Amino acid sequence: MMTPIAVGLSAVIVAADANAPYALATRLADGATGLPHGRFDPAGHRTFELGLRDWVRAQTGFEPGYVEQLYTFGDLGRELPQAELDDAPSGARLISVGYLGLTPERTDISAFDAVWRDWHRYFPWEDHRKGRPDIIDHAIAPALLSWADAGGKNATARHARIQIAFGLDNQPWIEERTLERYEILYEAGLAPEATRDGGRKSVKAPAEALGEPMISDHRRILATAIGRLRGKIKYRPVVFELMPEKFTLLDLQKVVEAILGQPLHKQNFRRSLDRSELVVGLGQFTQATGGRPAELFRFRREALREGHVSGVQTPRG
Amino acid sequence: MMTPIAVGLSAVIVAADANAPYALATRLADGATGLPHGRFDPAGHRTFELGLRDWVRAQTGFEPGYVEQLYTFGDLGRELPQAELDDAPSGARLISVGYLGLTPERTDISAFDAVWRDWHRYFPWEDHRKGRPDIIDHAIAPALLSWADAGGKNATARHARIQIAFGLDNQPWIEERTLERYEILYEAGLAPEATRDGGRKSVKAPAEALGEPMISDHRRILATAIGRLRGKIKYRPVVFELMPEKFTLLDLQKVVEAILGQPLHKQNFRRSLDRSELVVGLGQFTQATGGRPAELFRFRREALREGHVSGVQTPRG
DNA sequence: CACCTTATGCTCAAGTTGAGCAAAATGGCA
DNA sequence: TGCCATTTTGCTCAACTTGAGCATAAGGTG
Repeated sequence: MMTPIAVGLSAVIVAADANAPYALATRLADGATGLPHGRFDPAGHRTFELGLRDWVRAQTGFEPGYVEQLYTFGDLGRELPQAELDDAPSGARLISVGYLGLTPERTDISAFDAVWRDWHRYFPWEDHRKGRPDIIDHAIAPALLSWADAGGKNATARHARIQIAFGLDNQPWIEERTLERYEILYEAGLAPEATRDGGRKSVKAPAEALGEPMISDHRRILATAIGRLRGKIKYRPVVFELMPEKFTLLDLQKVVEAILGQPLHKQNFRRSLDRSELVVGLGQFTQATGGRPAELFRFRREALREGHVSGVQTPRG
Repeated sequence: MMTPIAVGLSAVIVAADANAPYALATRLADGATGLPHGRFDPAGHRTFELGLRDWVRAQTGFEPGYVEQLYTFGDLGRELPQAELDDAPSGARLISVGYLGLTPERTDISAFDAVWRDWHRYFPWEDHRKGRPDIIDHAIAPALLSWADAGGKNATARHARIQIAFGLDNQPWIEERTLERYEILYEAGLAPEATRDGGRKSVKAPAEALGEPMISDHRRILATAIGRLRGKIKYRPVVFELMPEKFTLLDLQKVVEAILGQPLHKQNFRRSLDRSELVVGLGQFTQATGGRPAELFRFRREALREGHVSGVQTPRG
C-alpha cells in the first residue's frame, strides 16, 4: 500500500509599523501559537494560493493582498507529527508549502483566535535596531560554541558556521541569514521545537534568549519568510505593500528598519529614495511628528510599469 | 472520498561551457524531451532531495552535486494530465516540486535516454550574446502584440507586460525575467504546450522562433530555473559550481555570459573579480587560447567561509 | 523668544563603474 | 627574422554612487 500524502498550506502574513514587524499568528487552546494553516484540498482548491487564502480568511478573518510562495518543506523528522493537527488520515506523509503575504495594516482580528505578534518574540536575536542584542554574545554564542566543541570532528565546521551566521569574531551580521541562524539553534538542540521533535538534549541557555517556540515547523517557516523578505526588500519595491497610502519618509524608513532589524542612515536613505523615483511628494504635510512638519509621499505604482525598478537601498546607519 | 495527491519531482540539471548553457534532458520514444523526473515516494524517500537524486541517477546515470529547491507547481489547468506519465493512481492531483542542480562537467550519459541540450533550443529568444535576436522583433513581438490587441479591456495591461518582459520600446532587457516571458507566450497561446493543454488557438508565429516544447510543464520549470540561476549568479558565488577545478578568466567570463545570455565587458569583469577575491591565480599558464597565454585560476573555496561573499559582477559589454 | 525636535538641503572625500587605450606575450606566416 | 593576428593584462579618466557629517528650515513648548 502506498503511503498517502497530505499537503499543508501555511502563511506568514506580515505587517509592520514604526515600532515593529508583525506576523499574524493563531492561538491554540494551550496558549501555543502557530501560523494560519490548513490542508490543501486537491478536489476543492484549484491552486495553492486560493486554498491558502481560504484558510487564512477562515482562521483570522483576514484577506491577504500580496502573496508569494516561499518554500516547500518535506523532510521527515524535522516536523511534528502535524498530520493530526490537520486531521489528515493518520499515517499520511505531510508536506507543507509555505507562503509569504504582506499587508499595509493590522486589520482587526479580535473576533478570531489570532494575534499580530512582533516577530522578535520568536527571534529576539534578530533585532539590531538598537545595536547588537546582548543575548547573542552572552547567552546564545556560549551555548552554541559549547555544542560546537562537543562535535568531535565536526567541531571546526560548526564553529565556522556559527561565526558566519551570528557575526561572531568580526564577521559581519547579515540580516538575510535568519533561517541559517534558526537552523543552527535547532540542530544544537537549543530550540524547544528540536527537543520536542524527539531530538537531542538541549544545552542549557536561558529560555528568554531563545525566543518563543511555535507549533510544528512554523517557526522555521517564519524564519524563511523573514530572510526572504529582508532580501527582497532590497531588489524589489515590496516595502510599499506594507505601507499605507500616504506616509512620511521617516515612516518608510522605520518600516524598513523594522523588517531588516537594522538602523539606516537617514539622509542617505532619503537621497537614494529620491534617485529611485519610487515615491512622489504630495505637497501635503503632517505635523504629527513633533518637529518640523514632514511631507507626505505616496508610492508611484506606475514605477512598476517601468521595467528597471529596484527595491530600496539600505545604507547602514 | 478524498482525491489522492501525487508529488512529482523534476530536476533542471545545468552545465555550461564557453559555447552554451546546457540542461540535462530525457528523451522519450516519440522524440519529445523532458526533464529528469519521477514520483516522490512518501514511504521510501526521507527528503525530497534524496528522492530527486534517486530519480536523476536512475534516468540519466548522473550524480548531481549542488542542488536547490526552485518552486512547487500545483495549479490545475497549467499542466498536462501528467499523472499517467508517472503512473500515479489515475484521478490523483499532481503537484510538482522543481529543483535546480549545477555541475561542472557534462558527464557521459550516452548509456541513457538522456541528452545535454543547449537550453536556447527551448528559449531561442533568451540568447543575447551576439546582440538581441531578430526573432524577438520580427516574429515574437508582432504575434504577442496582436494577441494583446485582441484583449479588449486588457489590451493596455497586456501591452505593458509585453513591453517590460521583452524589452520593447526602449525598455531594458532584463535577463532574469525568463519565466515572465515564457508565461506570456503561454498565455498568448504561442507556446505549443498551451494549445496542447486544451488552451486557446494559437496566434500564428513561425515555430522556430517559439522554441521546442517539452512534455508536461517542464519548460515552465526550466524557465524558472534559468531565471533563478541568472539572478543568483550575481549575489552568490554559484558560477563556480559550473567550472572545472582550473580555468582561465576568459573561460569564467564565457560561462557567465552563456548563463546570462548577455555579453560582458572584459576588463571590468576582470577588475571586479580581482576585487572580489573569489579566485586566485595559480601561477600556471595555458596557451590553448591562441594568443598570449592565460593564467589559470581556481575558486577560493575558503571565500565561502568569509561571510560577505557576493556573486560575480556582470558589467554589460 | 530661546530652545527642543524633526525635516530637509548641501558638501566633500572615497570608492565604484563604464569605457577605452596601450603594452606584453604568444603562434603563424611571409 | 620580422611583421601580424590574437589574446592577456595593465592603466587611465570621467561619471556616478556611497558614507558621513554639517547647516539650515519649520514646526511646537515653556
